[in-house]
Amino acid sequence: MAYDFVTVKDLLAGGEHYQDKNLKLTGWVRTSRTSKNFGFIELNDGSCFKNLQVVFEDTLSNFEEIDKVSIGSSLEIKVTWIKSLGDKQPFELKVDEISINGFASLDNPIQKKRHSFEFLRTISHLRPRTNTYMATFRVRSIVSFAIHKFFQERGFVYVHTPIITSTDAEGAGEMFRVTTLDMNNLPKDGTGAIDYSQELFGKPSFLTVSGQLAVEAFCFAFRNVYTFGPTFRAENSNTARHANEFWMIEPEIAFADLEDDMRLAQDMMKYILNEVMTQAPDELDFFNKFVDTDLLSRLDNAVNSDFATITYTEAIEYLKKSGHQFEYPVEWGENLQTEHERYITEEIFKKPVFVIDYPKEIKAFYMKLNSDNKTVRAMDLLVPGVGEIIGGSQREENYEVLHQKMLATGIIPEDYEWYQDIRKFGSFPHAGFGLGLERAVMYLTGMKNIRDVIPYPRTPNNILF
RNA sequence: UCCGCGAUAGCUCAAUGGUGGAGCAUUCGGCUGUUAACCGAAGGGUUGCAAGUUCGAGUCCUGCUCGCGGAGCCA
Repeated sequence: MAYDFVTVKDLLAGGEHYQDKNLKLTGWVRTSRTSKNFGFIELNDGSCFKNLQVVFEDTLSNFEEIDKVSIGSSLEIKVTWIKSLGDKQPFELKVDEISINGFASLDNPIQKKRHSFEFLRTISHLRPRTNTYMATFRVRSIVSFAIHKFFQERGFVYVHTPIITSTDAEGAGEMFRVTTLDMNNLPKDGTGAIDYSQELFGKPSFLTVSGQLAVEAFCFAFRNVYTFGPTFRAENSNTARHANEFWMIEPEIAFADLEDDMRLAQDMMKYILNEVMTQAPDELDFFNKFVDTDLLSRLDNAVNSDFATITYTEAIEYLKKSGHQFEYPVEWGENLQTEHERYITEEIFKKPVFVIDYPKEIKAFYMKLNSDNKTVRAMDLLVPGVGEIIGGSQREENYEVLHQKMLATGIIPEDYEWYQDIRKFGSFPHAGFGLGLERAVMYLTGMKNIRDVIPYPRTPNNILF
């Protein structure tokens, strides 16, 4: 008899279209329960979050074998779709044949019990088979594609900025060094210093900490552009929201100011929220039930309200007036501490908040100076549960002002000649921001640790796989 | 990197300085509709590593390793 292959996703969506059809399913055992003469297997085939339960009886020729099937085993199941006699579910599958493709060893660490995220991190190669991680990584995929869709629909050009760069200290953090030299036998010059001319590139090179500067040059040609790629920071950060390898999205828009930049950021956030809510409702329900019971109401609230905007100066006033006792003092000119940011977005506004116009001393050299000469056109988007998710600014488009700011902040202008150069040939107002993909996924899922939203996370002391 | 907490069975956790236990998982048996199934039994341990104090250390001291939470750096 011929059996047509069908996915669990299609089967669940297909309804009576499949009535009386002979169907073949393939997938993995999530859990099984058996009695003397029959048993249940919950099969997940990767096509969707939901499992499909099949009932098998001792009429199967290999009932003894299936009765003992282990969690994780891969199966091929031939069934006939029949309309359900009861009213609990619309259909039942009459199992004609089950064959085991690969029997999972009994020491499989994934068992039908709750495991801690800490433990599952030690088995990154197995954890995608669990509900939480299957949901997380499907959301990650949907978010990634939604971001491309958002920008492509608006005519943005996707630019692949380099992963290996020669500019040290792009201003965004410690860098990993890329080298072809023999670390046990480093070539030295006459003075005893390392002879970098013997590097493959003829000089020191590093992994990128941001594609922003490189993509700005393309903004000068294509108007609206974006990068979407891996980013590397060598900081010894030990927090739930920092990783040494992560993915970042950096749009750059032409003839635009900070207000345009914030509008773009808000539109993008709402767009990906909508995409995930429509494409992954089962996953979001799961997160709302088991990971973060406020998730759905928080996401609904974000989609249906305008994000708030306050200046840094106003934020300081809000915090001072709040009467809340902070561990770190609130003072104009100081960086907002994490506790301050969380208080603003979680307690005062209870929704995403843009904080803009920061003191120039605490922000990067390329940000446009305000007319007050004290603050710059910077914006951070703070969201409940995660904190800073986006950092952006209007860029300093004036060649001379940019050059002076580099000198004032200790950046060597010669190292960035090409970056200043683009201002010489037809400069104009432009702006952009960086969105941390993992932080977006954390916000959308309620997952609290960045190590749980990257397939194989790289953090200090952790590069297991 | 700093502060705090922790590391005991495959997993999640108990154990007053005095014979290391439970639940889940695994194995075996029972059970005709379960859905983290249920009931009964069995197996399972160099208590993270090293060195101390003590008649005696999972427990106390010191060092180290790793993990978690918070902070800084930021996305």
